[in-house]
Amino acid sequence: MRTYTIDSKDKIGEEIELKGWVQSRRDHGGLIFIDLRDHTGITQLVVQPENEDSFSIAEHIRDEYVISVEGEVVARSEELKNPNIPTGEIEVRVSKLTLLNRSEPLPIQIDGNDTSEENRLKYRFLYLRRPKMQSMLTKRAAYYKFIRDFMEQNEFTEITTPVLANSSPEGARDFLVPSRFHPGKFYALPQAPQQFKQLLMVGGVNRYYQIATCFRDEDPRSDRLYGDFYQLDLEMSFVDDGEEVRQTTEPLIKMLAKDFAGKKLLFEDIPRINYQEAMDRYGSDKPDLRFGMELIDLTEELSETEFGVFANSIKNGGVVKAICVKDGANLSRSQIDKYTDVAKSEGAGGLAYITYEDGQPKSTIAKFLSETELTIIQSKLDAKDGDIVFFGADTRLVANKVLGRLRNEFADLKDLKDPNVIALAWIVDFPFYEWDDKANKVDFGHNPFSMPKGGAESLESAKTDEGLLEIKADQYDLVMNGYEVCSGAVRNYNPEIMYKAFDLLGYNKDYVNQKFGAMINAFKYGAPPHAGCAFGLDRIFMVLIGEENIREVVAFPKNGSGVDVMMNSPSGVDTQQLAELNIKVEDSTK
RNA sequence: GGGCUCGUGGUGUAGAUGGCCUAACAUGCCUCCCUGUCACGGAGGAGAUCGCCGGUUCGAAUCCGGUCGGGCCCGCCA
Repeated sequence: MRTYTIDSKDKIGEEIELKGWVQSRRDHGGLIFIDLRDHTGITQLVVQPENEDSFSIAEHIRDEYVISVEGEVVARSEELKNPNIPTGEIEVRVSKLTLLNRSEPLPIQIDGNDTSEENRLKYRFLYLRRPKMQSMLTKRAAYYKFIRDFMEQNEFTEITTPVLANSSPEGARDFLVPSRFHPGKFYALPQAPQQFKQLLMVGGVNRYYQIATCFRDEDPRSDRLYGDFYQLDLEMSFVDDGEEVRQTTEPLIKMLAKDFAGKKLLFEDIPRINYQEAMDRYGSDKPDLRFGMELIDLTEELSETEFGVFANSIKNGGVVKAICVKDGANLSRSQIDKYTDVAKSEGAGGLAYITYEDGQPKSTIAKFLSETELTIIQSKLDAKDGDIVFFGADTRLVANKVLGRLRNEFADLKDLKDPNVIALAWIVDFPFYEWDDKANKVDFGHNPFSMPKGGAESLESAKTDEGLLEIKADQYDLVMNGYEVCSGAVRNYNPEIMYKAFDLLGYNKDYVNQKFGAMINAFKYGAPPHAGCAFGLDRIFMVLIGEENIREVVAFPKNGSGVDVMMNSPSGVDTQQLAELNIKVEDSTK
């Protein structure tokens, strides 16, 4: 007999039972209306004074009380219909009203003013009552089902891997779990099931997947959760080319964008962009391709320039690059100052620009540039009246970074990011090694498990640091509207190449054996070639439903300091517990 | 670890050039009235020493220093 509000439209004349929360009560003295909310929506209840028992209860009901009602679904007459809610054509004439539970006045509003994120987290159980959050939770369940269906259809086998695992030497900080059996030793919660899934390949599993909880103890961002988050982790055996992984998985992501989220794909055929090209054209390895505004290299054209800032940069082996912001000439002085600060925060010395008005370039730097140079700048950037061109003159790395960041800022300013469009791109050919500025040496670019392109030969033929930096990894990221949503690689399954890759950085066999013993050991016994990737499920879901804060797509997230302000974790523990674990802390109350 | 920014009744905001602030508005809350509202309406009422500590001043929500907490970003992280 129990019904949900949305269904009740079709039940005119029927006796139904509804249970839910009181969204609001409108007491007209001799007639009381109650908006009842459940997980499906709102229904108006009418309580009449003739029904004395129910009426006296209704008189004392307050917002967010939990009630149960029985009554008849009646059609509202024309002038009483409410077009603003789905159930506005009916109401329920209450025959029996039961109070199930009371509620104190709420610290946050369900249907009204938004509140600080602190309160949204502290009173998460109330925030979740909001229709937006209810919808988020059910959509998320449908999202998981969609993904599982796809994976099963593509003959992937779901296998769970341990949560109590080993500390991994590369990557993020681990969460450690002390061992009671082995004093002084620790498990670590996995940052990803990376090693386990590779061992599954050695174990003869053909295609593995898992919706895996991953743990990382790193500072969060608005697109990065603290602590635990979810990945669609997968791996395929007998695959030695990343293209096979990309082609197997991209139908899923396209279907999620189109069929699940109802968005438009900017490219039906997902482009492959190599890493260096992405950096040069967009100043980012995760470019948002919903808009153009590409970085234009003017180094060659300005090689003879008299303008000191540009000339210096070029002389020192750097570049001069620029972006053109359409209709940006009307930027105010203070806006430009703001963007100059942004540029400086990315390492730029300043931010030169030229505006175009009445067919003329206008700029404080124009007098340093020759007529020819001004002409070629305007034509290469395709700058028209009303546009503004910003310059980055620095090392290639810094100029790309600065202009890449500005490209994003200006796209926000000019509203160029269409929320109904999904732009996907695979970024490929990441460098196998990268220059580590701090350590002043070459180090692994990403994880050391990737296969260098060209295998052992490419490692052996590289004689210098420069040579090493030329080596590409068969590694790939999927980028979605400027967010990195997937990362994968063809794995290095050959112990000799693994040792060699570490050897070139000065790590000996013992080091590798110690850090990756289980994997290296397993690889000795007939490891098949394999490749895979992992999709960041929270982040993809966030983009698909149009959220910009990843905490809004998770039921119980932690705050920016890694604290669960609702449950009050992390928290101190009994000295008894600590003693069992052989742990001493200086002051557990701190 | 660093930069920026915010902190005012339960909630959301205003007040920021120091005095008119005995802190305003909306919403929520309490009491009463009201038989067609749906952001119901009407009358009345309670509720904040302006995050905390210190300083400047005749006088501080407002200025200064510190501190605590939140958010965004960099570092970090895939």
